[in-house]
Amino acid sequence: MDKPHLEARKAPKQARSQATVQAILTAGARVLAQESLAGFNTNRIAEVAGVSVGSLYQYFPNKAALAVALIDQERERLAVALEAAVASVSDAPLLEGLSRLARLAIEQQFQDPVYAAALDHEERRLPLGTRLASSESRLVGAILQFLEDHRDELPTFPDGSPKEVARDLLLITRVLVEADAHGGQGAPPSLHPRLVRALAGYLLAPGVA
Amino acid sequence: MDKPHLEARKAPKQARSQATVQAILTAGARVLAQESLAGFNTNRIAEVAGVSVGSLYQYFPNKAALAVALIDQERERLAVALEAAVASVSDAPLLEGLSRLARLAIEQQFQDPVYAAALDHEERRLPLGTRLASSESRLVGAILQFLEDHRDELPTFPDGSPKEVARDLLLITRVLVEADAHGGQGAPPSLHPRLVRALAGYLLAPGVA
DNA sequence: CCTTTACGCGAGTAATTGCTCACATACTCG
DNA sequence: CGAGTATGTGAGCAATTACTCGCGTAAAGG
Repeated sequence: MDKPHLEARKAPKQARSQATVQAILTAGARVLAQESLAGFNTNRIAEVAGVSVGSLYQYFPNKAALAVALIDQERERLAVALEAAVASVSDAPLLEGLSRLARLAIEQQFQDPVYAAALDHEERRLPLGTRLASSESRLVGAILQFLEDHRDELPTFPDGSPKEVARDLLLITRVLVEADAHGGQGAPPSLHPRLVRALAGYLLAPGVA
Repeated sequence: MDKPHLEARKAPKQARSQATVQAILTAGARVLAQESLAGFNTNRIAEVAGVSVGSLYQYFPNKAALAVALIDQERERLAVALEAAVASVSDAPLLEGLSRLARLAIEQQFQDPVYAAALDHEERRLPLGTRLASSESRLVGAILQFLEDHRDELPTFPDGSPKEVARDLLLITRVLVEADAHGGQGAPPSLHPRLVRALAGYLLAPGVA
């Protein structure tokens, strides 16, 4: 029953070592973005970061911990952006709000599709259990806030708790965007309307209550 | 520019060798179902199949080809089931049809969640390009047939071709079901209504046209 | 200074694993 | 039977890769 520690091993105290940690994280992101999971091994990452593997293992107990750190970092970025977007559309009508949130999701994913896909892939593979509950639930929380802000335009949900609904919206957004990002270069023009349709449809579904 | 061959290397001619191939496929499925991708290596699979690695490589040029064979087999099963289900609801009202298709999807995934998830995972990872277009497009085809059968209950789609719509429906079904399968043991009662809501909502979305 | 602690190094280890190859055995058919 | 072909074997090679450890160097601070 040995659980692998996913936390950082040691906190860097001097400025020098903080730079090292940062270099490692940046290198990890660079490698993932350019070679996806193919080049994602600790030796390579250390090389790209310009440090030795030993240094890497001084701050990350294992490879998984580094992956988790990258995932956390990215989820953080996303959560901040989403929370801001939700706040900015709190007074807009529901449909316009959804449209803008959809736009945001598409932009985020297409900004670096390979990196985003690789992180998603790792996230599924890792023994995260409740680990990323924090970052994921922050995203869910933002969506819940959005639903709250537009409660007057929404029917009550007979099936599924609000939390389930919020999670469903996130999942739907992720697949649809990721599927289109996987193939071509840019986002096809039909993506945004299809996504809005999926989200709005789920929320406003007629005759299914 | 070396492309890895994913096709079978050699067709078994005698009954004996056909049994070997079958044993390998079965073993692959068993291993994936029980240990997920952790135990999915050719040595282990050969051992479970009761044959030598050499025999395995006589019929599969590489590990990826074996994975593709398993994926194809499973997609085939799914396509057959889906086509039958679509045919059986061709005269039912749209909502009831969707409800039954959703039920089918849930049953299929929960029949062996680990196996299904592992295959999905591999499918994303492999350099499939147009490879699984055949099995995937057969699923898309079945959905298109369903849409055709219920055209009178559907609005026209301004955004996205019917093929895109069909693919979206498949993707949405996959994530929602898989997300709930990943965690607990059985399907939560809220899954089916949520899934129907998502699908029906997408198809009938009001005010987004 | 000099001791102590933090930081960094990178060759090397151990484990895993995809895959080959030289050889053995079974089957087919004239 | 016997020659040719199909099938089966499994030790072991080669490559990859997560991770350690003994030993340096830089900073801290007394």
